[in-house]
Amino acid sequence: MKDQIVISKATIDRLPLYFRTLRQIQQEGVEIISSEELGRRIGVTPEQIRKDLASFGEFGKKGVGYFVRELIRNIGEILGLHRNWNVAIIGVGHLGWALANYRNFSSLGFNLAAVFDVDPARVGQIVSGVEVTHLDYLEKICKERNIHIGIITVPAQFAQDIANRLVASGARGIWNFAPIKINVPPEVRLVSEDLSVGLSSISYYLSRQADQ
Amino acid sequence: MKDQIVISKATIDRLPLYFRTLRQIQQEGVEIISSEELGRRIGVTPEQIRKDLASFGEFGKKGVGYFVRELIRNIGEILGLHRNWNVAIIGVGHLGWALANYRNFSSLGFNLAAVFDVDPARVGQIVSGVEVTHLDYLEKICKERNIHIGIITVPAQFAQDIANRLVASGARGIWNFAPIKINVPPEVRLVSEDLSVGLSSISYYLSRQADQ
DNA sequence: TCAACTATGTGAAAAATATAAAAAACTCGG
DNA sequence: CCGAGTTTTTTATATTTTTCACATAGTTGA
Repeated sequence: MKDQIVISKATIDRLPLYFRTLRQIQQEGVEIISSEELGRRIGVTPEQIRKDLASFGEFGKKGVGYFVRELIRNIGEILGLHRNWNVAIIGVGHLGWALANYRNFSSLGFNLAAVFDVDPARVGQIVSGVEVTHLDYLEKICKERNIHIGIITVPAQFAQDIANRLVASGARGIWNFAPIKINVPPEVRLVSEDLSVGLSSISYYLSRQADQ
Repeated sequence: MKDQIVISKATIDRLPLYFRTLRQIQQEGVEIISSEELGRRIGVTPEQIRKDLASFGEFGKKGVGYFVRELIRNIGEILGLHRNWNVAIIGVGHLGWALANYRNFSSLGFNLAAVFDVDPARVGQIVSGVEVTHLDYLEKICKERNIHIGIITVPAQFAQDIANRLVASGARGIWNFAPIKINVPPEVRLVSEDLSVGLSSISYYLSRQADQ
């Protein structure tokens, strides 16, 4: 293991892609796969895949390829997916609801342990097997249920406050969907999703096509 | 304008961020802003912002800053947000429903013009002001309503087929949320979102913290 | 009008990332 | 057991992207 070397962010972001695809490949009954074939299925060059994987150790067998089962286990461990993280969703609007019901998360080992909202109509309802708690109890519940990661799907103006409260309650990771910049202490991992980026970039490229 | 120079993808992906933040700033009544201040609010270095903007022209005024209204208009035009793209959502599951109701899209000038599903229980329902049509009529409706961009939120195994049909019906951009690689002709712009990436990368960094 | 100040625009350096080439290790048929 | 064919790993090179430093241009107040 080359633990001392810093792994590039780009590599980390590709690992989930490899992981997902390898599991699909495993379900098809394939036991060994080459970087060539894996790259073809993912849409990444074989060199890229080999380089990414090699930065964590020697997972492949020269002249043979990668053992699918073994590689899935290794990538899973690298990503920490074997740790059963407890996640909470704050804000059961359309998006929060969709994320709560997103099958992929549980299949990746994330455990939806709490869901919060302020709307009295939503509090008490069951969302993906979890009862919606009023936001007032965020600190209490997060500590009780040992929440590691908070998913913020509240309107932008409340996002920073929710983030502060999550951090104060022990959360070490925050996944923010509110369209605003939020600040967290350096030891807390923050990932922000901006859904307008994807659509806007399509718009950009279509506009340029049209101009020509 | 430096049209002949290829703009980096990273720059394009930051423009929506600038756009969104500038509109917030405008709503606060601010008329002029420096790259310093804008950078502080977005979480990007001022140099980065200046460089990004300068690659499209000279939008700022030296010694002054950027005129907020003017810059919003310019970035909007660069991104093609003034063109009123017609978008269709295919698959009214949790995520499709959330996206259909996502306020930000209409505020960016995207016009939800069609929604498709196969479930008889959903066909005929109104989602965000649009009646859900059966998937069988995808080609017909997309042509009739001049759909520019298709948003794919169907299960992975159907995604490629939907993409093919969208392209055949005239769509020039595809925003794919299905967790699988899809192929489109080179003239069609494809952006794929992978929601498992964000959460997995948080898991990765938390794991490493814990190890230490 | 001039000097001090402010903030953009830009070219060069540095860092990060991706691609290509070479070296090493394994398989398989004969 | 050997040599041709595979496929990974490692090293080197190229490209992309970010950061840095500074020249340029506009503002303001005396």
